[in-house]
Amino acid sequence: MTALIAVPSLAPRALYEEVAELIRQRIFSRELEPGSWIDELQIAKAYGISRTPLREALKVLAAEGLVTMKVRRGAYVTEVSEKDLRDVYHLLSLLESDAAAVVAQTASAADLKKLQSLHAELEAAGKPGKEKHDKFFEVNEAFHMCLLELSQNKWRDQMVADLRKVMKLNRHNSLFKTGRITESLKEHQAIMAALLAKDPAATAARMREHFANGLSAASAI
Amino acid sequence: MTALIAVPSLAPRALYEEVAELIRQRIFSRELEPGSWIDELQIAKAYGISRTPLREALKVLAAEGLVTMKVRRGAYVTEVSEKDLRDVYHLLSLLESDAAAVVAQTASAADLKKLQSLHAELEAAGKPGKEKHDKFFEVNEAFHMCLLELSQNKWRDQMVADLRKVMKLNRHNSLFKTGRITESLKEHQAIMAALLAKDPAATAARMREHFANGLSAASAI
DNA sequence: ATTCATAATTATTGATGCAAAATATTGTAC
DNA sequence: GTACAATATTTTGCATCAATAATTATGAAT
Repeated sequence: MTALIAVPSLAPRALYEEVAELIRQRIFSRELEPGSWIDELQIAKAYGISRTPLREALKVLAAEGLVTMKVRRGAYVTEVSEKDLRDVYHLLSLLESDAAAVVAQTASAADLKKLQSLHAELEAAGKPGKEKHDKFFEVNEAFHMCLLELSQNKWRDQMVADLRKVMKLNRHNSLFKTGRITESLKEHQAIMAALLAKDPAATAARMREHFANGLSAASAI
Repeated sequence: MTALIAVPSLAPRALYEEVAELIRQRIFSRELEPGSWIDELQIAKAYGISRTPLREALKVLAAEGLVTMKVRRGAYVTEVSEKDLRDVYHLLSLLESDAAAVVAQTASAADLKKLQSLHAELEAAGKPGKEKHDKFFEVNEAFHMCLLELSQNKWRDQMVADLRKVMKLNRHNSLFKTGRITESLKEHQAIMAALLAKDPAATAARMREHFANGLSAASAI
């Protein structure tokens, strides 16, 4: 029974937010399997909290699409089908390629430098010798999120973040397939080149290709 | 003190869902103004319910973007700036034009008939003589939502629905400006024609124009 | 008179308890 | 032996209660 330690951080989050994050991690780590029922009493007891903040956390996760609420049946971890995965990829491709085009048009020299720095980190993490896959995925996500932020549309940020969470539910997620690293790096290089050329159409096209390849890698299981 | 009447419908919703819908309507009708604080005790008392389901409803609305939660300060109706409105329009344009292109490619004869029927309803409701604006807006939303559903991507449906809710927060929303009805009808006719021609690129282009015009109408206040 | 500190009030957040509903199990009847 | 019904158990969902944190007001000191 590990009680939650109250961390008085600078930006204090409510308990339900903390709990939501914990459940999120347990879902991503597949400790809570898709389709499985979420036992409120057990989790509340395990975390040493009451059901009230836990239920609020589950509502938040339901809004994100990570869990689905069934009336009088409780919360279940969302199951994503192959079609769901394709649909989510399609939307991510649409949203992120548009964001990339915006950034290609509007980015300042400092912005581009920041992206280049992240891209350099990604290349370092993706070197054939190294086997730090976690680092690669982490920097990859950071690059995509940086691009998003630079496009200056917080509503899109939120949507992409949610979609990426849903994508992580699927076990056949190409972002977690190590074989894609080399290809992915090449695609990122093309995106970076188009960005530096300040060519919106080309940047969007490269980003779309990036996602199309990611999807076909995920589908070819 | 109007207690909520328990309607035993075929798809019974939880109380927090019912409450969320009621608050939504109160926000859209500007009974609850953007920026204003939501008094939990007062609303709970007014609806004759406890604060627990009300708080769960507020969490759902927060996830939709309609209200923003401030730690230890409670819930506030979200204020959308002019930039927010532009950003949301941009995303709606992106998502719906893509959906329209998909439908232009994949729609069956029955699907097109359904859209045509809604379009006919829209024209009837938008006739210069009639002043049934509510009906026009209602059918307009139904047409857009029908198109969405026909594109067969439930994740996009959810996102568009949420974005449209946020859009309704803004008082300068062109969808509520009567002067746009004639123009809007023309644009819908162009969209319908492109759909019947099964031309994805043209359909997407017409939809983008539709949103661009809607935005400029909203901006010109 | 103004500013800072302390206390009190108000409102949010978390816990506990109770009732209703759904499912599972057991018993009986055919 | 199987099927249906009734009961019991499990679990959700709502309400009430307690505690914590923040803001405001009041008082004292400079």
